[in-house]
Amino acid sequence: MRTLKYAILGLLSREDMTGYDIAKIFNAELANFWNAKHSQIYPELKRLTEEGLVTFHVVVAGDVLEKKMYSISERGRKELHTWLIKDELLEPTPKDKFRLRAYFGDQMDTQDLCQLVESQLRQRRLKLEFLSQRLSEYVKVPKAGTDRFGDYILLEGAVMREETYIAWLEKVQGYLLV
Amino acid sequence: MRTLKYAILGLLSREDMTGYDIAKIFNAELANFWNAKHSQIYPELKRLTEEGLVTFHVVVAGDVLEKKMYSISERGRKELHTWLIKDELLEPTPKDKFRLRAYFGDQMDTQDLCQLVESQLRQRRLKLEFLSQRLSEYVKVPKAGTDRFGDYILLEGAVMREETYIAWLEKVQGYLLV
DNA sequence: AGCCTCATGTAAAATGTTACATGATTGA
DNA sequence: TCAATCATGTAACATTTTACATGAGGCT
Repeated sequence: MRTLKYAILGLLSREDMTGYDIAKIFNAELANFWNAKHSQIYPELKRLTEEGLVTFHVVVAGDVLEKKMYSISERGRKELHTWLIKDELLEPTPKDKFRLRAYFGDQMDTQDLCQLVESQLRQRRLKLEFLSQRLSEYVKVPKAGTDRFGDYILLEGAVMREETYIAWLEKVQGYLLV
Repeated sequence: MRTLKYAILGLLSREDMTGYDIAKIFNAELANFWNAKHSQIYPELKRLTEEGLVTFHVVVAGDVLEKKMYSISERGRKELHTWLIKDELLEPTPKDKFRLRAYFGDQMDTQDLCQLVESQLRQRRLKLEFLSQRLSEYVKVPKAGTDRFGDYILLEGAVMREETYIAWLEKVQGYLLV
């Protein structure tokens, strides 16, 4: 499957960057639907280079520090495209530890469960606030076919998802309080 | 973290069952928030037995076929409870291949992206129909503190999540059609 | 007889996380 | 000078998936 491969190729299709840059993006915008640690990214970049899907040239920053600036190759762009348009069956629903806990809620006191729900709500409301803030920075929906459009719809999706998770938690809270 | 361990202990806290039964549940109810293949479940059951958290006795079905019927031990129940009430920080957002593809949508023709969205919609509407059907079988919300309550709220959460995913896809579709 | 489901396992490979390791650059 | 960030990598471990392997039971 090698999805990380395509995630990296996709980022490099937008602009040249270093492994460090890629790692940063995985912990920022992309964090809403993909992520990877640098310990996974550097070996993958090496492999992509060997496969001729990306190239790099060394840039010297300051006096000594060498960075590898990666670019996607024509072949890389082609492989990315092939993957992008490939229609796939729905993935299994992702795992969710909190839902798992909630499922076994009858094994704890209602009070304990209430506290867990309360804690989730606090955390998720913060996250939603942050995402909403970012979304509100767009004055209008970017034109389809631009990379800004991708940014926008994914952010919108993340906001909607978070709102729904919160709505569900509130509903559960309601059942517990009665 | 060994979440699989607690998923299994949780199931066994409800009733005794075999590894095969556990695997079936991971592909049914639990599939909305957890899953595992039998190749992961059998070794984990072995380990839990060694750790004294579960026990089993052999049941003979038919003439020869031996099944291992597992039960949770007192210690297992205690460990499960400790894990259940442990409050944790939000996990990183789960990965989503379709969202990743959509994020790089500017690398394909709008038509291709439209088709992917259309395909997702078809699949997710089917899934939602199935989940809604199951939810509608509950005439009322089960009482908190029962295992039926866990079943119910998780199913409700799954329906809400699916509805939101579909609403997002329709929104994206709307942007693309303009 | 043949097919599907029940039932249990192991092996190998892929993927992902945590820890180890090192050193430069930038700004306060 | 000190701390945070930039920058790149490897090693060990944990988790997960896919494939291999076997055989019984139930039904038509």
